[in-house]
Amino acid sequence: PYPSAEGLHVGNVFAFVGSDVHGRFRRLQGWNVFEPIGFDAFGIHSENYALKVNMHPAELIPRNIERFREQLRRVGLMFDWNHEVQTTDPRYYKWTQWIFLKLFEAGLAVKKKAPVNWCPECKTVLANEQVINGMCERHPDSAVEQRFLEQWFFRITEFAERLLTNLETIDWSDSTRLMQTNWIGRSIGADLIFRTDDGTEIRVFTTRPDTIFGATYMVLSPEHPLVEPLTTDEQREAVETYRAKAAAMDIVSRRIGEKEKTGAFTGAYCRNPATGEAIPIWIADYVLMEYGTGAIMAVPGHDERDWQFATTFGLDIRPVVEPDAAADVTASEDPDVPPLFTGWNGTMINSGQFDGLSCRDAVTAITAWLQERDAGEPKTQYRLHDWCISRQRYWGPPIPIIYCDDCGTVPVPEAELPVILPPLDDFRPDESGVSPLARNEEWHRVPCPTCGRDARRETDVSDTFLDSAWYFLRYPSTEFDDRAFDADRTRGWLPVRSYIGGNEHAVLHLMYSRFITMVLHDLGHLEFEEPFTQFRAHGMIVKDGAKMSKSRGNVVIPDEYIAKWGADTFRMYLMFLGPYQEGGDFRDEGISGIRRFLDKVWGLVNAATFEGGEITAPTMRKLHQTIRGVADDLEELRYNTAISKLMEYVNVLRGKGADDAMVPDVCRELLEPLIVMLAPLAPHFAEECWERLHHETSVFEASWPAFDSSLAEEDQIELVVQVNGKVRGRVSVPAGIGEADAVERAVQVDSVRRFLEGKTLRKTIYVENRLVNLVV
RNA sequence: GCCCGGGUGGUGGAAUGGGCAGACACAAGGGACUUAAAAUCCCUUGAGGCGAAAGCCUCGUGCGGGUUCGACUCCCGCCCCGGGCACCA
Repeated sequence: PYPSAEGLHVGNVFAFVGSDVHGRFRRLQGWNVFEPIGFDAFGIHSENYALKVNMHPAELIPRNIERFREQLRRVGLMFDWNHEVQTTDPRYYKWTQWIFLKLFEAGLAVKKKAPVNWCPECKTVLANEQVINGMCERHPDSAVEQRFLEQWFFRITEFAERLLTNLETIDWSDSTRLMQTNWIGRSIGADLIFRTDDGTEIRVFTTRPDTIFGATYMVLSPEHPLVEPLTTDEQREAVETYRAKAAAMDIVSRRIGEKEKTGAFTGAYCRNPATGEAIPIWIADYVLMEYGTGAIMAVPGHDERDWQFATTFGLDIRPVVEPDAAADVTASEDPDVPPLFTGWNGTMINSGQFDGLSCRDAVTAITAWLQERDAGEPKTQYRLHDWCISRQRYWGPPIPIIYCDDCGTVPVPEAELPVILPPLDDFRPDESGVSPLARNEEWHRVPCPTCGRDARRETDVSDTFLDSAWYFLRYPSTEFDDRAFDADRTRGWLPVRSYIGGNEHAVLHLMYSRFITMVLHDLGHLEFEEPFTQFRAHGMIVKDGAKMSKSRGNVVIPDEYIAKWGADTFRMYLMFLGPYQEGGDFRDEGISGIRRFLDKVWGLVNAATFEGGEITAPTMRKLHQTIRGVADDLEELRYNTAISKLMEYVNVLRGKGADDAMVPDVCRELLEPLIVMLAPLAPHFAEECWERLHHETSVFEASWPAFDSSLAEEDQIELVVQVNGKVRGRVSVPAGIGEADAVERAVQVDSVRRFLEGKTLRKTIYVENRLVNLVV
């Protein structure tokens, strides 16, 4: 966790407890479980808070961490505190910097001038993943601006295809995989080349090469490098005006504002490679420089945006696909404007020799035809962008790079790591876009590691997400200072067998971690390339239907509940609220039910008999059904139903709702399995009960109760008897009875016979051990 | 706009390779214990109707259709809530 000043809230506890229950359950099943913990306190959040309270983050954070430790201990989590990690510790961030160097050596960390997201509140750049609706994720009222800055990027896009296809090989929640799939955003299509008469080539990316005969104009992004040379003198003024307007516009209004189409004609033309026609070249801000080639072929008959643009500016619209179903077509209010069809189910028209082909077939045929004529090739495009890791802030690990006028960009030698973040009294960021570290001259100026002449350090620090993109690799190896992670330890404990987290990390932490792991694998440092074999997304705990947040004032603090009800009651209650993987609304109405349940168990334990005690078959059956059901549920993180099964079992032991065959006999043999099954959920309580049952070692030294299927199976089944699908009676029969016998018994049931009188039995349906349906 | 997830009693939620809807809890009501209250224990509790009673019938899983002997579950068309993406060519 990030150790915030507010401490843990209920959502954090919910997440940790769910993970802890699973870990404890696996331990009882005989697994060797390592449940580590650490604190990731670098980053803008800590720094901004420190600025607000006018303290140094280095003083603030130990206090916050101490409070977190205290809270986590109170919850009773099975953490191995001997392997605690702090990303702000130079012993840790030395290796964060080492990972940067590895990427740099591999050519995967590159510095480039690029349009970046600049948050005027944070006064630093943000990764694309940190921009929400054009706003900073930390400052929902602060529109992100576009700035052109020299930044360090990790070339995650090189791994797009692997990050995508590997998703099929790992056992992750579908929701998380889907979010990653969408974020990577693979589009299959073609790069096509359009040429002007004087030989300038303009490349476009399209997913619909089949529609090229309908490309009646072209659009370049306003920032496209060819805009300048292509623009004619007559159009120059209009183009410059438009470009200036687009550049001044903040990202919000450009990206998510009104979708009204604007643009300017460059005066230039290029040839459609399929038809040979000259088509006009426009610029418009609906074409983004960051995606594809920054230029598109516009097919207004079959693309909504092109259609709107063509309609606005009176450009030709030429249909080249005849839709199979008229219903998929959008008509214009203007009868002279041809309708829009963007679907795939259609037949090619107005497309020369390709007329009559289906769209899908035409994609292949036309791409191949254009490729022969040197006018394009198949291409797969991704929406994923390179990961910008530079932050112009103070509170992060310095990027281990030195700039020398003679030697250029020089990595800090490994032996000199870590590059310690120097103390700085005034670490407030300013408008300049330069990190506050530049103000520390003594630190900033260093001799070049290669030639020894005066040189300067990189003053940017790295994104906090780099800290957390490898922390799981560090946990087993915390005592080694001469290596990031020890080979033997890593082989023994990694990849992570079970990772439980929130979907807010789906495209941030979880994507970055996979990327870093892949890189370290490729460079020979790791034997595996996926960090988390199994990932499960837990749900979110909300309050009164809304996300908990300080501004809403609906944050629930766990401490008071733990003080009032005890950690175990609170743990169990959180797990009982609803399906763990869906989350739910936090209310405290039901918590007394958990407390009552534990009190009942306590009563049973204290009344336990240690000698003799006859166990009836139905009670034994309930026990074994519970053992199987609870194990299945805990394995799948269905904590709410696991608890309800334990409650049912306790109700049986207490004789509640029991028939005569289930005489409660609270002997030790019936209680011990219960206590073991309860232990993952209520560890302190189970420990105490275990001792009362005359055990001298921890309940966690015990093992999960053995399940015996022969004891769990019913020998007598109650069959439901339906007439025409309505329940009309039930009959007790031996388990596994055949259809003929079952029907014979069913028709004799009094309550059923009434519905059969005077009717002919037309058909019977038999579902073994469940029901008979008589159709009359 | 596109892609996911969801909509079940007064409440949280069970039950989906189609097969007894409402498990388990909470809340509420009634009763026992108590001088009293708390705690605890027992009973009732989806809606409507028939019956003196045991009991029986009808309706009921967001809305409207459909498939089926049988639909919370599958199909088609909508509505609402939550999340993700968002001019991605």
